[in-house]
Amino acid sequence: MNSKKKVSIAVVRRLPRYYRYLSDLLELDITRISSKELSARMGITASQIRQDLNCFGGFGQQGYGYNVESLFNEIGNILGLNNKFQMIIIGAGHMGQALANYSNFEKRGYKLVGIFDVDPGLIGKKIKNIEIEHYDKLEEFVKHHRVDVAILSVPYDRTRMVADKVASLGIKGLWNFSPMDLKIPYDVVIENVHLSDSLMVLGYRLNEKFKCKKNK
Amino acid sequence: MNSKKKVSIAVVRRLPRYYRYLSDLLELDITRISSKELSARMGITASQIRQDLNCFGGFGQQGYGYNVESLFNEIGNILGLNNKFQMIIIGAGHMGQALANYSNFEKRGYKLVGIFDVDPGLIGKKIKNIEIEHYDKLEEFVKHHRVDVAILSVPYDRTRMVADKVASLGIKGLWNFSPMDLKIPYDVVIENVHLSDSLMVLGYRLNEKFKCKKNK
DNA sequence: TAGATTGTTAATCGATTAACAATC
DNA sequence: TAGATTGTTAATCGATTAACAATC
Repeated sequence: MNSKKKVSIAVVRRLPRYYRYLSDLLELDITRISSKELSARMGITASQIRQDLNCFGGFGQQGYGYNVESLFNEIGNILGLNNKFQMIIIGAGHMGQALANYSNFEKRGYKLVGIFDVDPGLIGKKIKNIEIEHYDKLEEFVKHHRVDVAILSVPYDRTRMVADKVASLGIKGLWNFSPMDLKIPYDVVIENVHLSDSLMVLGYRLNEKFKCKKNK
Repeated sequence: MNSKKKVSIAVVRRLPRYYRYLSDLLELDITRISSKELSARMGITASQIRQDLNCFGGFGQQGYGYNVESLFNEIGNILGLNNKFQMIIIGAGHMGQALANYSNFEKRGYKLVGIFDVDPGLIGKKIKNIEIEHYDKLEEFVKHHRVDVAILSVPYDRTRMVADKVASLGIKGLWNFSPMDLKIPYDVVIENVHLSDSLMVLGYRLNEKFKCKKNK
């Protein structure tokens, strides 16, 4: 059932993965699937699948398995894809612009409503029909628009300041692309995308797997 | 000591974080730190820090703690930041270009040596002094250059094909930006950056934290 | 030396897996 | 009904935390 006790973050981080596999199954016109079949596809145990899903409800049926479409929808709901979080991007450098052009926000429950930067060369430029505004206008903007989430793609040394500002304006979610762990004295949900961490881990794993030292 | 037994991935994924905090300490001209002090800064237990580090060696000194600079260097070594992995980008769309412009590859042990795409409008364009080449030229390119790692930033429906191609050419590392779990019949290390998964988890956590339902 | 702090072993906690009664 | 497969409890495994002897 629903809110018995807190679902562990490990489980939550697997949800998008289930969602993707179910989406694939839908594409393949597969209407039902057992935890066993799904486990074979995903390379995890059937036990784990059943345990994970049962954190949120009994979506299956004994002797039958799970209806793909309905499970897909359930997980979508759990992930809040039907939400319409209003989102802004702060920092319209290469990464900020790439994210602005990212087309799947809507499908994930987000709507891009503003882009901010400090570079005069960028102000006024339109991406996805949204004009880049000066960072100075952020506070004014937030007064007139609901903003739920901010994407942080500013240079390293501005991150802390911008994050504090954003949080102080009451924005509740931060998608942080800076290689920095934010500590914020407000009640904010922070999701980090530490690209360079990921790259370093890749390096470690490569060295580990192919121990026979490369010539540098 | 070194290769007693396999270090768990959980530990490895914390290494870049240690590395960042040590880098900060260096900036602050702090020369020594105890696991206790570091634990306070990082918000993890001192036990965990000592356990983690001791997977790789005894870097500390009883009664003293750890020398910041030397620990920083040790972790850098473990993460292979002194490697010179040669890397290519496949898919020079918004994300691919943003990554090409990412400046910290060198510091992480990587060197960008090629960019490939299929869009005629992009071929010949230079980013960071590297000319975008047609994807058809990839095979030829790999014959003449060592390529250790490929960044995959191609559209969803091309991912599988490109990944197989890349792996068949003997490229050993994949940094995958597609929202897809790759299964490859070769010996390849894959590090996934599932941005949209991260965004969905952010949505979940926001809903969870601020249960008082938003008006959609 | 006395105090501090590590490296490491032991205890605890949480997450994953196995097992099986319930039931479609 | 018989077979299949869930939901859920119990067992196992691994990761985190605590404790402390070793030692700088």
